Amino acid sequence: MQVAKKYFTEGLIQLTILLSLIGVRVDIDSYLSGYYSPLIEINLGPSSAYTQTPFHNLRDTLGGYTVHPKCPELDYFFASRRLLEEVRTLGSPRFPTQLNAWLVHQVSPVDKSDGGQPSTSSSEDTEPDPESYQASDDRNQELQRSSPPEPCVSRVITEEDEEDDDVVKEEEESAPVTQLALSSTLEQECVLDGIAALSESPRGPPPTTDFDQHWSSFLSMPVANLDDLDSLVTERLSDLDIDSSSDINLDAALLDAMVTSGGAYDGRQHRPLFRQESTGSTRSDASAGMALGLAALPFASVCSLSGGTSLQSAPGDCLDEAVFDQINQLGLEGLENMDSPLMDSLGSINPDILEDLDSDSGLSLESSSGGPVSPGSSEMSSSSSSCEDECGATGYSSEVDSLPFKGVLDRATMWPRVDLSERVWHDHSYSSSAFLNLPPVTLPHKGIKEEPSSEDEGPTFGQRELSRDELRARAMCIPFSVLQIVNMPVEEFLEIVDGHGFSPEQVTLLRDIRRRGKNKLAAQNCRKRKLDAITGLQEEVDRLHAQRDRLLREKQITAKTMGAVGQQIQQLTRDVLARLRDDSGRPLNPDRFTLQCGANGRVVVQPVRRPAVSTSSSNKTDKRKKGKKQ
DNA sequence: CAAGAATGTCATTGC
DNA sequence: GTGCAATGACATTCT
Repeated sequence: MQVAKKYFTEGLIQLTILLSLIGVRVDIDSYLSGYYSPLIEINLGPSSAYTQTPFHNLRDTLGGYTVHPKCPELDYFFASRRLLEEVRTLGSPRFPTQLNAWLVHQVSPVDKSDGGQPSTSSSEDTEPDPESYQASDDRNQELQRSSPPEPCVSRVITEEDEEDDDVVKEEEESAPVTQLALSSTLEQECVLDGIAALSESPRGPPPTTDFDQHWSSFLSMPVANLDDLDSLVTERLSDLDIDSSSDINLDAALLDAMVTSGGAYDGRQHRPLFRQESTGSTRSDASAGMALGLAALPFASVCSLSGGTSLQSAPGDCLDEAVFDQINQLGLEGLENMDSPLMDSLGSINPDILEDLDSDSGLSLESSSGGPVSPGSSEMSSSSSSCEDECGATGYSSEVDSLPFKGVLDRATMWPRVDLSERVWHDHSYSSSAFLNLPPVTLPHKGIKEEPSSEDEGPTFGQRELSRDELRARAMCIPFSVLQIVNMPVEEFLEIVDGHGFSPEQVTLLRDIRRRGKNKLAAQNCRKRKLDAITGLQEEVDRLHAQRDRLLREKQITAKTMGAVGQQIQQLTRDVLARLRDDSGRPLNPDRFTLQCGANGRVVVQPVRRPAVSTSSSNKTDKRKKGKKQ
């Protein structure tokens, strides 16, 4: 077993490092701690979304106990297996994201001395869960017996600040653009220099063979067609032995390609692609497809990674499936324990209380979390002691305490699935990290819950409040938590609603709780998407502004280049014509003649064709006259 | 106490 | 027809 544990631990570390390298957040601790998070922020990127974890999939926890306390190695195995599944569900990595890698290591025997203490290195931000101390002595003993020599889970947080990430991204992104823009500019200036050098040579001494060579190259350009000059300049300059290692258009085209395709080097361009994956939205983004090529690369690497490592987990599929089926069966046993006295107690509910519950208290539901929704911690509360804790020490409102609920508390303790202890605070933040600040399972101190360690740890468990739906559920004696009601699959929900003798009021409440809970998550996702869209659009605006400025600068440089080349051509043309003689032996007038280069390379002196504006107008008038005549 | 942000809830729509 | 995600609109609470 020790070998197996070492194998899985090292495998997890390697996998974590690999995933960290490609920017995937790995939170092993949340898995190893045996909790489940009903609200998982599956991606930390801009389009990350909250998802619900169906409680029937919560496999290795039940009622606060690890499923296989006598085989803790399976925890590691399940953690790695679920981690791989999460990687698969990610689909593709998100690069502009915060990177939190939670590494697991086995504590050396030296650390064993404090093995009994809460050994999370991040204990400063984890407040002790009083309910975790509620575990009975038997349970502690069992855990201690079953646990390997104190495999402590410590967190090694590798945080890569998003700003730093952005800075790096900006550098990577801006560097090629700047370089190219610079090279483009410099090379065009180089062209200008070459032209200037050329312009000096004809004015100098009488024509030489070198001059003729250059001139023949220039003559191949149609003078009248300066629009195509920019495409011909560099080509001809190479013939003129001018140093033009790379031409203007190539750079410009390359720049344009990089700008328009964007995703080739811009990490942000991956986002639309990923957003489509994560949210399923049909948002169309022109750059997404172009970014797909490179986006597929890390994606493929992830796939290959997960695919390769998943082979290791394959042999355990049958095992954990069997265990999970057993868990699912256990989960429904709570309903079997509902008996008629409980149902009879429903009649004793004070209607005033229910009426009060209808007023909007604004209390957040279980997913609100500075106060983590810590369903895991609620699951942690042992079924044998949950009632006293929930109704007494955890500080429920007097309103709830006054409920006739206490009459059925003893009955309630028989329900493993009754979960009424979700942490509900007014934080309204949904940081997934809140779920991680959970105390380790094996905490030896039992009585610590009466003494909150310090006030600066935030709201204590005695100060927590219940959401309206939670209060309603308690008032109606519904043996399910809001989390369970919301997260259970519809088939199971319908089965519970239809087949467990709930009153119509209870059924209505169950449906309302489920609807509200799902809609609340949907609203959170919707708002997050909206903010992401706004952020993405703002970034695109900034990018387009930068692109426009750069293109304007290039345009100015290009115009300057074309003007210089055109002047040079005119000068050369005048020089050539000055050397030619007409039939009478006089120099050709440059204003009346021009040089044309044919396709075969022959240079022909042609009379200048004056703009035939009047001619064309006269043609039109002639046609009109002809038309009238006809 | 007012303003704005954050969040919850309802109604509606489309899949 | 039902379930559900998405979203606008409004209410409530918090800062």
